[in-house]
Amino acid sequence: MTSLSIAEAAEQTGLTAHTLRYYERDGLLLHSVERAPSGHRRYTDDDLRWIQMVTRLRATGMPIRDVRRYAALVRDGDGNEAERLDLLLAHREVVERQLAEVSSHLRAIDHKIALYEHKVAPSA
Amino acid sequence: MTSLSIAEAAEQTGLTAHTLRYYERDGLLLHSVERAPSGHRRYTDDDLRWIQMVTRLRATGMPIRDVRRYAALVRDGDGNEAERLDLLLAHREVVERQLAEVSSHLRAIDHKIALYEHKVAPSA
DNA sequence: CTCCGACCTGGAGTGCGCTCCAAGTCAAGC
DNA sequence: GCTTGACTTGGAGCGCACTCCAGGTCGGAG
Repeated sequence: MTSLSIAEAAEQTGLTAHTLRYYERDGLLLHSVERAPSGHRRYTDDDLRWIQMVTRLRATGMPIRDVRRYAALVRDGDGNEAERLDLLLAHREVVERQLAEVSSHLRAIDHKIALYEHKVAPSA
Repeated sequence: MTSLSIAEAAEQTGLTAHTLRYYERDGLLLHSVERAPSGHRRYTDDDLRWIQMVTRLRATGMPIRDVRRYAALVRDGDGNEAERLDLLLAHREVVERQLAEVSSHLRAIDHKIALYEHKVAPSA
């Protein structure tokens, strides 16, 4: 069980140290990160795994507030799995609708690109 | 050639009247929208078509500042097609990378969902 | 003993993209 | 002539998600 400084955790997760502190303050983590005797944070593998999940949720556009709700559910322990599932399913819906929308807009933009390619290098 | 009030244009484009004014102020349109004698804006079909393109760029995550650059290029007229193409191609790259990233994160979330589905309704 | 660098905190600041407000104008209906 | 409602403007305000700052602590090296 390695335990990492905030700088190392930042590197591992791709977040900044600032953001790691901010997530903790804002209740996105399952609990306060452990401290070394010096007061410095020490991130465990479990911390990193959870932060990766948070990162996935954020990267797919889940608002901080919803991540916080999800974290609260997980923190509360067994018994609310159905609620967590609902939350994730609802998020999945949103993400898929958004993926479809972006893809469709991208196809339209591609069409425009094709026009410009024709214009810039005509018949060649 | 119909010409629409800002409320009608808002409905057509899915934007709010506020946003339409904001886009115009911020240089995202090709030129100032025409006015009725009363001073009220009148949107032409061309305006709506351009606004739809802006909407596509925005919906795929292009920052306002880049939309403004693109609008400026189009406004400047013929001769900079290669530059417009570059801008659109660069944007396309970004969007595709982002689509891939979101999809990949979504697959991981789906995995988590499957686990919860198993837990909530164990073996059917 | 001093310095350095990594970390700590509460709180302020930033950038983005809207979103709204107050006060005013205009045309139409009563 | 008065009211109503859709619009106008410049500028302020907001929500989000960080991002940074000032001032302080701590442990180790020289």
